[in-house]
Order: sequence, then C-alpha cells, then structure tokens
Amino acid sequence: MSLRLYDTMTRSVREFVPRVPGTVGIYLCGLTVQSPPHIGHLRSAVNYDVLRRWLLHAGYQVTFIRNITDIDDKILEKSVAAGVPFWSLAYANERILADHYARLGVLPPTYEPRATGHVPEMHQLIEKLIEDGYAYPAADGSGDVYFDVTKFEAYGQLSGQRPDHMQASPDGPDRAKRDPRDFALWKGAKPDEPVEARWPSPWGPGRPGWHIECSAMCWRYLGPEFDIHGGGMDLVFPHHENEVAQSRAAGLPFARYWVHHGLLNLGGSKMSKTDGNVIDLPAVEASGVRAVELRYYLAAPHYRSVIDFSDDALQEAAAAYRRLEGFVQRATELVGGASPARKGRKPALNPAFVAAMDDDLNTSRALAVVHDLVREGNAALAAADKGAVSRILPEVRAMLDVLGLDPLSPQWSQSRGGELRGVVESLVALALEQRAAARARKDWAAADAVRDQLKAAGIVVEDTPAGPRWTVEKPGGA
RNA sequence: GGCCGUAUGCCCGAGGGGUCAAGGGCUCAGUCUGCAAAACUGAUGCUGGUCGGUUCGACUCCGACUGCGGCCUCCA
Repeated sequence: MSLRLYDTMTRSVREFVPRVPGTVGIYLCGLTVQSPPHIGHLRSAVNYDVLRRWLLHAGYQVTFIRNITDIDDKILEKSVAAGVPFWSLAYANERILADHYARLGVLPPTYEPRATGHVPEMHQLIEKLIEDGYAYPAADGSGDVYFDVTKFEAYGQLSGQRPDHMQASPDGPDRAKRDPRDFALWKGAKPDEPVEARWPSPWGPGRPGWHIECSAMCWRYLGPEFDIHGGGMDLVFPHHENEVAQSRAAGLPFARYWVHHGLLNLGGSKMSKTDGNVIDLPAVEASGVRAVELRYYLAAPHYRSVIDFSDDALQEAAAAYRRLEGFVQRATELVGGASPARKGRKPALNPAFVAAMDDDLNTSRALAVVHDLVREGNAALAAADKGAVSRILPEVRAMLDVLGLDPLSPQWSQSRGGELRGVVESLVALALEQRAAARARKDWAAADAVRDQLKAAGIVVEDTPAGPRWTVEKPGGA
C-alpha cells in the first residue's frame, strides 16, 4: 500500500510514483504578497505541510519549493498609493506571511524563491517560445509579449476548458492580442509605472506576466520535469493552465501530478481580500483560539473539500484538539515523555491511520483513528494502567506528529510565561496546600474558594487520584 | 453560455453496493468525585437535497432537477 493522490490533470486518484525513486520535488504556488495572509492562505500551507510530512514520514527526500510573487498589478497599485517602493510593501507582507506560517507550525520550504529574482530565467523561456512560434511580441510597440493559445493544441487540458467555449474576456486595456485568450508573458512598462518596477528585456523595459514566473522557478529549482505541483482550486484556470501550456510549449515536461486543495469560504463565498470577507490569524487568536487549534481546524477536513468558515465550527475543532492534548499531557505526567520519533526508529504507525493517509490524505479518517486510540488511552489512564498508557502515548504522538499537531513538539509546548513560570508554580503550590488543608478538615467552602480564586486568575485545578493537577487556561481568558 | 465540484443527524465531518452510516462537538442519563473538572459508559438519524433508473440489494453507481460553491478577469 502506498500513497494515492487525486490528480487534477487526469481527474482521478492515481498511485503516486515519484520520478526518481526516493525523492519528491514539489512546487506550491505561494502568495502574491499584496497584503497580509488570511486563514484561507494558511489552509493552503497547512494542507501541503501535511502532504510534505507524510512524504517525509514515508522516507522520501523532499524538495519543497514555495514561491513568493513579489511583483504584480496590485502590489504596484498599492505601493504607489502608499508612496513606497513596491518591494518594501511586498517584503513587509512577506515577513508577516512567514511569521503566520511559522506560528501554524508549517515547515519552512526547502527554498522560497521570489519572482523578481528570476527574470533572466523568464527571458530564456520567453525567447524560446518566440523562437518556436508559440509567443509573439505585441505589434503595437507596447513591449508586451503574449503566448499564442491557438498554437498549443493541448490548451485547456488541465482545467477541462475548451477554448472555443470560453467566455470572451472583457479585455479592455489588453491591446494587441491576436486572440482574446492569449495571455501576457511579459508586460511592457507603462509610462506611469514606477521606474523601480522595470527590468530590461529584449522587448524593452517591463515586468513579468503572472504565469511565467512559476514556470521559470519550477524549472530553475526542480528541473524540466518534477513530481507535484499544487495550489488552490482557484488557480487551476487560468494560472496553472497557462503554466503547463508555456512550459510544455517550451519543451519542459513539467509536473507529473497536479494537486489542488479546496477553498475556505466565509459567508457563502470564498475568503478573499477583494471581497473583504477575511479572517486572519490575529483575529482567530483574539477569539481565544490558539494557532495549533486553528491548524487542527484547517487540517481535519479533507484537503479537497470546501471549508465554510464558522466560529462555532472553529470552537468545536478547538475542543476536539484539547481532548487529544489533554490525553497526551496526562499520559506524559504518568509515564514520562520520551520523544516519539527521531530516535533512530520511529514507532510503527497504526495501519488504519496509514491507510487513511495513503488514501489521498484522508486526514478526517486518520484523526478518527487517533481519537479512537485516545479513548482507549483515557480508559487506561483511568485504570492507572501504566503499561497500556506507555504503549499508546507514543503511538498517538507519532500520528499527531505526522499532522504537525503533536502537543509536545517544541513548536507547541513552549511554556507560556517564561521565567515567571517558576514563580507561578510556587504560588500555585502554596494555594493548593491551603486547599488541601481545607479539604482535610472537610471545609468545602474554603477549599472551593481557593479553586475559584485560582480559576479567576486563569489557573484550572482538577482533582485526580494522584492529587490535584493544574493547568494555565488560555491567556486572557475570563 | 461553457467547465468543475458539492448536497450526510442539532453542528462540524468521513466512509464504503449488502453487519449498528467513522470520528469530533453539543445535549441528556449513568459511573467516578465532598463538589467541580476531566475521563469512561450509554442515549439522540425508520434516514442520507428531490425525482427517476441500474441491481437480488444503493445513502454509496447512472441520469435529470433543485440548491450551494469554484473557475471562465486578479486570487490559496
């Protein structure tokens, strides 16, 4: 049994066979950094992070490229409006993006190339396309270069679009196209555009078209042919369609599997900056949901299904995650916590979990396996069955680790409060002693008062057969 | 107009042609507990958008319809 993935090109689930045994090259379309990311963007990153971790777990050497589009119409427009160079706006957003990725536990890519750093590669591709008759410089002297859609017979294969059935685009300003469906490879500089947004080219100063950058960067970092190309469903057409077209026309075999994830909707339509129906990580955290809980929320449904964002569903996901987390914490308190993996040998994963993940990354089913095992673990915990607990705990953590959700991974387990932690510990210990004394003399009112006061301070006390245990509630709570 | 996708209980969300339709949340009851919390156990769907068809048998396959969403213009 091995990984099977849904491939958009063939519209079917196919067994994943890497081009070179033992290695996988993945290209994920990252963001156009025109503004800070919303959680739809983060879903993209999390979905691919799960794929990547699953491949790593399977023993592949994974080269993961995720690009940054740091020049485009909107970036330019916004930067002009703000009176700053486009690159400063792009970079500011890029840094926020990197921070949000990191806070969600998304592994850094192998490399994160920027569009503006690959203009020479784009020129090479464009020149080849012109030479071979697939592209042409506009006849109006604008400096634009267009891809000639009619010259590439397979155009429309990825998206299932038939060029003759496509709605004519209201291509107002796009002048000298031979066919309305042709798309820009290179955009000649317009007089009112900032000089810093111009690069010299054989066709005059200008800047890259949107699609060509990805073809150039795939080629540069993954070679003429690579394993997996991905992005959101909304990129299938025209972005990915155009990418394949120009890459294949230029003689590059390009991606072997196309993996697209579902979008995240809010209020009945996809979350989008342009529509303003956007929620971002800080907003989620302000509602009392931690980053790891958001990750659970984003990773639990199948990656190809649409998520209709709702605060209720997010809270439910957070509760579900806390159940898993609670077991891991209590189990670790009982039997100690050796790291599940990274010790030469990883614990064998539950076969049902493996089967679910191999089946086009069915994280829902995989998590059901985790929950089942946690129930068993909780029962063992209640019975103080150390043997069972120490068998189950590493299994649970190993599975959660594949999903980037192991509560004890350094990513999530950093204790809040830093150096004040010790102070809090001794103060709580003091309070608990008083409560223990009150309980000993059956003064329940006094005992409960202590518990209530701690609770008000954000510290939750629970009595267990092994004595009271306490945890710090979410920050800012109550 | 064209191309995709989707429709599951109070909510989120999987499955597989034929044992009880995963798992989580919520609610209720029970166990444990001084109480609480956590945990565990049990309960909650004559029904799977609608209508047809295929089949011995479909929620699961096919078709139509309806609703919703995505794309055809920048978009994860």
